[in-house]
Amino acid sequence: MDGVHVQEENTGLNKISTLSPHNLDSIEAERKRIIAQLAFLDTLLLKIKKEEEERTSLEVADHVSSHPKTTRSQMLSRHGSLTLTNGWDSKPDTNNISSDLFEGYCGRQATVMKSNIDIRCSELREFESTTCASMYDLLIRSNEKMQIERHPQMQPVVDRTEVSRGIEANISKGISGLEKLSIRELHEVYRTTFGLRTSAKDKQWLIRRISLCVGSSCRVISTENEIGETPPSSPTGQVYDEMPCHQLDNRSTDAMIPRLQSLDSKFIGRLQSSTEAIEPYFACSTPNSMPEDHWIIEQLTTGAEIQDCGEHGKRKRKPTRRYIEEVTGWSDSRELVCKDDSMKDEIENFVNNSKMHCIQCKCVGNSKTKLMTGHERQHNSSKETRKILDTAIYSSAARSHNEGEMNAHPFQSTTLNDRNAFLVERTRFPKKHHRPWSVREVLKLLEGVHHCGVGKWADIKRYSFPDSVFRSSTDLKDKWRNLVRASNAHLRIARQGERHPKTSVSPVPGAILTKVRELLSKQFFPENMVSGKNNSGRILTRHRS
DNA sequence: TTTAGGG
DNA sequence: CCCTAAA
Repeated sequence: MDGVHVQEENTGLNKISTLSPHNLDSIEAERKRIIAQLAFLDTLLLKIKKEEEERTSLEVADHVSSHPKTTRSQMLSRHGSLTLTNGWDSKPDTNNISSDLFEGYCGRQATVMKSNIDIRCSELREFESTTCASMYDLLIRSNEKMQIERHPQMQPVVDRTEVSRGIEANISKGISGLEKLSIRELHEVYRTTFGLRTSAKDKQWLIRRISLCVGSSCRVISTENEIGETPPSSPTGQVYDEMPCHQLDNRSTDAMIPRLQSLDSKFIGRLQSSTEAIEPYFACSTPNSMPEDHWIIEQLTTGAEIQDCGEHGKRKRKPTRRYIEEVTGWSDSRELVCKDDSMKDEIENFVNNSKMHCIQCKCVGNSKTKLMTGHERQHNSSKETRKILDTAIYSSAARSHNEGEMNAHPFQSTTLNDRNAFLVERTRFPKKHHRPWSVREVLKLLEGVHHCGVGKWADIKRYSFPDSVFRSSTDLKDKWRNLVRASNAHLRIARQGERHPKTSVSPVPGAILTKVRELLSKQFFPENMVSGKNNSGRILTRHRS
């Protein structure tokens, strides 16, 4: 509460009303932050209750853990609730992929889950007793003493009846509470706070973002968003839709799910049986004491990435500049001003040669304004980008008008009212956020390759990732290349009996690598495919050999 | 427009 | 993931 001196006596309320606007601002900011954290705490408390229920029900289930009637959806929902994952807990039943694989391990899963729940419950209780109480208390005081209206959209989240714990308030205590959380739990906090999922692995970054409760840079859209996820909601059912960036990708992509279900059983069967064939390798490459198949399920249910996992399946990658760029927005920009049409060539030269993208421009010829924002960039294919790059000119009159605010509103539209002066501004797009591939996605990719053939990336994109903003055909190609590399490395390891020191341990499930090799065999290449007719248009089927 | 391959 | 030559 720096800069704000709230008196603890009962005169505090009067003092507040005399504070300067600046102080009120900081109070307001503080208040918002606390409310956001409260939202998380609400969720957490709910989860604790839920998990205790799960636990008691699992005690029964444990005795009949191998009972065939334990359905996969039950297991999924239990699993989802206990791990605080960014996974599919909201829609477990629509994901029928690898269901065979799943059924076999329900028993073991139940045992593991039970112990996990025990651990999780005690962690949460501890968190609740320390951090929660202090933050609730702080909220009471900030609300009651300052008498500032709550943010309307947040209101349903803050249940005053829940706010009943009276412990000395201390913000820093709250932050240190965040420090204690795992990355996964921080993801949950992030999701609750901003209404967005994130895959960021930088703990400090997450803590900073959450504690500041700043929504200025909310381009963190997790891969999982595309998997038909319902909008994140608070425990009270209130949907967090105040973030403008929600508009980026909130249309339902449920259409994709049926495609996954169409993954033919033969394929799944092979995936399953091939698992055992290369067990020795995975005995050392999968997390300790976790059978590979179990591990796959873990990945499937948590939506975790399969690449760059080190020991114990945790990612070791250190934060990159991308996270920083995400916070700071555009990485850099250049501009060029000219006085008349004669410099048009120079402008175009500038536009075409600087290795940046234009984000705002005015076409002089037809005076058509085209405005591109960071969000549009996610949607736009490179073709549109390039079109814009060709004529990136807009009025400098508008610029001089907005001179001071240029940085504050870099995307503001301008009008062409001075035809004799032009400004060209090129700004590099921020890099895409790193989005690790989930096993689910890899399976979709494999299905696509199986269906369309190796190298038909555009087709595969249309077939397997039709609505995914984040996986372009080039991304698919890149991922496939990595899978092939992993597959080759895997073969070498198997042959030599021990892995090359330089070769990183690939945590990619062996079943997937086996499938990659199968697809690599020439029968899955386009030249060996023959086109067939189908309602859905261009469908390639395999030659029979 | 799409693919392949280097960075 | 980005960038680009080449098809």
